[in-house]
Amino acid sequence: MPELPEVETMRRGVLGVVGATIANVKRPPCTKKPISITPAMGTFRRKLLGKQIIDIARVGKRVVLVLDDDSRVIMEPRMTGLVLITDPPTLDHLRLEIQLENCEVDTLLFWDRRGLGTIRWMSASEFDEAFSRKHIGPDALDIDWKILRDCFATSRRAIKVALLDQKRLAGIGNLYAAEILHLAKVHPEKECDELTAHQWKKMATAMQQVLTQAIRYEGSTLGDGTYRNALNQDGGYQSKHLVYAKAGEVCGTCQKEEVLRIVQAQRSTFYCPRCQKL
DNA sequence: ATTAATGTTCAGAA
DNA sequence: TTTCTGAACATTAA
Repeated sequence: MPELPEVETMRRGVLGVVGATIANVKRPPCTKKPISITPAMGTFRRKLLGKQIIDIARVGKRVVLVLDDDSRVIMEPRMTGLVLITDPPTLDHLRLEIQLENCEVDTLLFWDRRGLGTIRWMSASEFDEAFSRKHIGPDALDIDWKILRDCFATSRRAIKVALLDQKRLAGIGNLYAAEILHLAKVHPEKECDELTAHQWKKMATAMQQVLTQAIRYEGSTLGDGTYRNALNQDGGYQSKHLVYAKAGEVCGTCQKEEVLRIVQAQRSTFYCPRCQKL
């Protein structure tokens, strides 16, 4: 679930570690298969030890620690990862512990139930190359309708599928794609190259509105309760969802038609057939 | 007891 | 070049 609003909430939640010095780095006892940390733990640890954290950034769905030698630690939650500064949901899924000094916060944690998340250290130049426009699109929080159109207008895929392509636009995932399309009244199977300028304008407005509201509510905690903020508290935006995971329920917008679930690119898509016509 | 589904990303194939 | 498929892993529901 961690999509742009959840990852931005994590970022804001750990801003208190800016200024801290890294005193120790270790993998806590964890019965699960270890997550991917690169370079290998010994080197990773040496790269971090003694460095000061001078900023926390976000790149798409990743939290990035900026160190005082301009190198970066990229924490990628993928499906179930969390960046925390308090006690984690379980000890069994605690994947990395970064101990801090000269700071009110004494530990930065990476917790991940499924373990698909990754953590990478990169030099400044490696980071610049890995996250250049060649590999990742502009941030979804920072676009106007023309930029949005230019991200997708050449594609012949369904708009819902294309919205998940981080090379075109960074930050949107399965949940927010559904909510944004609903608010913009665009059918998820509409081909990108068939959207009108009017529809791109509505998409840009809906995207801005959904993402900023979701950040304000600190993200969406779904039924399984996996996502939490940096203090291990639930998000609140799930109560604002209009279509996501609501198949069979009456559409909250038109109050007439039932929300449908279809499968696109092996993922669930939810939409209202009355509000969102092809 | 199997099997399917779950928010994401990437390599490799079509 | 673009797009699709399957795999990485753990847990829950059917």
